[in-house]
Amino acid sequence: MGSLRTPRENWVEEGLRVLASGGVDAVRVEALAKSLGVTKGGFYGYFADRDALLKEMLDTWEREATDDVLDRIEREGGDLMDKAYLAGQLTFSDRLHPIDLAIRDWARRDQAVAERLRRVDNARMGLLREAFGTVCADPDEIEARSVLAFCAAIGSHFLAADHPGRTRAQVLARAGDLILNRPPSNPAQ
Amino acid sequence: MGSLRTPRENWVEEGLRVLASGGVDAVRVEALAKSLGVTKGGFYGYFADRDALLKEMLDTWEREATDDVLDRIEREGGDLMDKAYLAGQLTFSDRLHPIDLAIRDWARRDQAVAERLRRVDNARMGLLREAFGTVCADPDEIEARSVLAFCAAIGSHFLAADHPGRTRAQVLARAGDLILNRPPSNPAQ
Amino acid sequence: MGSLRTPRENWVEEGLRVLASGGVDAVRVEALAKSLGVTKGGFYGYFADRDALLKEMLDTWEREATDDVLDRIEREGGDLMDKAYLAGQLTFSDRLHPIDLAIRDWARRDQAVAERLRRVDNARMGLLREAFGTVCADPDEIEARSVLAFCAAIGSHFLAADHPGRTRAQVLARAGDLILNRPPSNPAQ
Amino acid sequence: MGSLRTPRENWVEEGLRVLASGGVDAVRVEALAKSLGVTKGGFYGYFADRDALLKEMLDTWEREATDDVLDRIEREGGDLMDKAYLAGQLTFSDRLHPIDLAIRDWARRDQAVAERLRRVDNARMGLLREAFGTVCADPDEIEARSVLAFCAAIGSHFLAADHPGRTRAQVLARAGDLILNRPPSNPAQ
DNA sequence: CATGAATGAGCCTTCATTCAT
DNA sequence: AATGAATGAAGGCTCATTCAT
Repeated sequence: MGSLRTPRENWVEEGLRVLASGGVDAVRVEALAKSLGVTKGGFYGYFADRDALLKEMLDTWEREATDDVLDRIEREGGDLMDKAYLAGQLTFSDRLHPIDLAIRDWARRDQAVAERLRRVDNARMGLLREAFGTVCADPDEIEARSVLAFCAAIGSHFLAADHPGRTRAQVLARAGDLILNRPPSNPAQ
Repeated sequence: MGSLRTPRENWVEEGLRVLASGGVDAVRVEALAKSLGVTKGGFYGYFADRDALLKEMLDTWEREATDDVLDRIEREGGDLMDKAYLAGQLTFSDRLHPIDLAIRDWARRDQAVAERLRRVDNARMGLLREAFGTVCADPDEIEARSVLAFCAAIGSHFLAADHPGRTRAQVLARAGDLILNRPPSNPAQ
Repeated sequence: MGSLRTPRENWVEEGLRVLASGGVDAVRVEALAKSLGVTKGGFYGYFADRDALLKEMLDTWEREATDDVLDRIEREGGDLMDKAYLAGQLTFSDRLHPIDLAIRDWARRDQAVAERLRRVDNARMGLLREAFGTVCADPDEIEARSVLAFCAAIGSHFLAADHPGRTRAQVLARAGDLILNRPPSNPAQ
Repeated sequence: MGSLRTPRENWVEEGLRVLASGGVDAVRVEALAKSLGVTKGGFYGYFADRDALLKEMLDTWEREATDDVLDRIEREGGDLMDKAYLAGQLTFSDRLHPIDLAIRDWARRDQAVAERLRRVDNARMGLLREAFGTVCADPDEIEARSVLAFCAAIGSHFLAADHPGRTRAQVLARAGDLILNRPPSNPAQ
C-alpha cells in the first residue's frame, strides 16, 4: 500500500511519521532517505529544500485534520453530538494525534505553524460548540465545556501521572461525564 | 543576582531558559556560551558533556517543581484547597510553566525524562486529590476532577483556538467553576 | 530559427550563451537543460559527458572566430586595413566578444583552452600585421602597433575605470587614432 | 615567514593564492583547509562564512593595490612619470597581477566586486593621467594614452598570440615607446 | 530518444568535544 | 578555570552521471 503512493507522497508520509515521533528537528532529509531506502540526493528532485517538505507536511496534516474529518462526519451523519464525538475520534486517532501533539509543540516556536494550528483548532472548537449547544443554553458555559473537552483531550496526552487502581481511560471516561454534565455512564468499570 | 550564582549554576540557569523558549534541541553548548559571554571550551570544566548539563537542568527543575513548591505551601499554610491552589500558581508561574511545557514535549521522546515527569506529575496529582477530597467524596470523581484540573492547566497552553467575545482567562475561570462544581464565580464578567 | 537547429546544436548554443555570461563554471548540464526546457538526462544522448560539450563549444567558437570571420572578410573584399577593421567588428560583436572574454579567463587555468586561444589569436594578429603593414614599414613597429590594437580591444573590456566628461567610446576612438598614428579623427566629439 | 601570520591571515593569504590561480569558484573552504593542513571546521572560528572570507580577501587586495602602492611610491619619490612607472611595476608584480586578473573576471559577474575594481582602477588611472600630463597637454590625448597604457598592461596578459622572432617583452617595450610618443628606446634589441 | 528517478561525490555550515596554554 | 584553536561527525544542498522505461 505504501508503494502505491508516489515517491513524493512517501517523503511527506515519512516526514509526518518522524515528526510525530521525534519532533520537527528530527525531520532530517538524510534520516528520511535512509528510512525510505533511497539516498538523500533524490529528495531534491521532489522538493526545493527541507522547508518545502515541512510546508507540504503541514498542508497534508491540515487537510486531513479539517477537510477530511469534516467530509467524513458529514457522510456518517448523526446528531451534532455524534458528529463532534466522531470528529474527536478521528482527530485523536493513532495517526493524527501524535502529529497533532508534535505540531502543537512546533507551533510554540514557529509563528506560521501557530497560525495554521489556530485555524485547525478553531474549526474543531466550532464543532464542539455546536455539540454542546444541543445540551446547554448558556454561551459562556458552552464555551467553557468545549474548552474543557478540548483540553482534556490534549492535556491527557501530555500528562504523565499514574492513577492507582484505575486506567487512564477510566478516569477520562468519568471526566467526560463531568464535562457533559451527566451521571457516571459506567460506574462498574 | 545572576552573578551571585556559581558559573556552574549559570550554565544550568541559561540552559533552562533556552529549554523553555526553544526546546531541548536548542540547548546547545555553543549558544549558551555566547549568551553567558564565555567561550564554549570552559563548559567542560563544569560538565562532562552536554548530557551532564541536561541532567543537571532536570535535577534543578525537579527540585523546584516539587520540593521547593512543597516547602513553600507548607510554610504558607491554609486549607488543602488553598495549598493546591498555591501549588498551581507556583507551578504555572512564568518561570516554571514554559520549562514544564518544554519538558512535557521532551518526555515524549526520552524515557528517562518521561520518568522524571511522571514523578513530578504524581506529586502534583497528589495535592489535587487531597484538595478535591475536601469537596467531594467519591474517589473516582476526585480522580476525574483532579485530572480535569490538570489537563485544563496544561492543555490550555497548547490550545490555539480563539474565543470570540471572551478572553481565554474568562473561559478558563468558568471552566474552573465547572471543575469545582460550583456556580459561576463572576457571571458579570 | 533557434528551433531549426538540431537539439545537439541547441545544447552547444546554450552552453556558449552561459559561458559568455557566467564563465565555464556556470556551464552546468542541469542549468542548460532547464533553459532548453528538457530534462538533463537527455543530454547524455548527445554528449558523452560535460567535457564533450565544452569541447564542442570550443570547436564551434574556434570555427566562428576564425573560418567564419575569414570567409566573411574574403567575401566582402576591400583593402587589408578594411579587412582587419571588419574582422575586428566581427570579433568584437555582441555575440563573439563576451564568449571571447570568458574563454580568455578560462585559458588561464586550462592549458588545452590556452592552446586553442593561441591559434585563434595568432590568426587575428596575422590580419592585424597585414593591415599595419600597409601603413608602416618597420616590422617591430608593425608588431607593436598590432599588439596595442589588440590589447586595447581586450583590455578596454576588463578595465573598470571612469572617464570623467567622456564616454569610453570617445576615449577609445582617440586611442585608435594614436595606434594608427593619425590625427584625431573627430576632435569635436 | 608564512607561519608568522595569524591563522586568520593565512586563510586570507591562501584564499588570494587560489583566487589568482583558479578564480573565485576555486576558493573553497575545504580546499583551502587542505592546503593549510587543517580541517575545514576550523575555518568558522575565523570567518562567519565563505562570503566573509571573500570580502576579507577583497579588502586585503584593495589595500595592497591602492594604499600600499601609494605609500610606497610616495616614499620612493621621483617625478610623476617615475611614480606611475613604479606603481605599474608594483601593480603588475607577480603577487598582485594574477589576483588582479582574477578579480577582473570576477567583477564581470558580481556587482559589488565590480564596484571595488572601479575604485581601484580609477586610482590607477589617476596616477597615469598625472604622469602623462607631464609629457602631453591635450586632456583628450592624456586620457587616450593613459587608457592605452592601462589596456596594454591588462590586455597583454590575456592575449595568447606569439610574436615570431621576438619576445613579448620586446614587443611591449616598443608599444610603450609608442604610447609615450618617444623614439624606440632600444632599437638593437 | 527523452523522461523520471536515483546515486554519490563534493561543498558549506554547525556543533559537541578535545587540548595545549 | 578559561581561552584559542582545531577536530570530526553530521546535515543541507548541488550536480554530473547512470539507468530503466
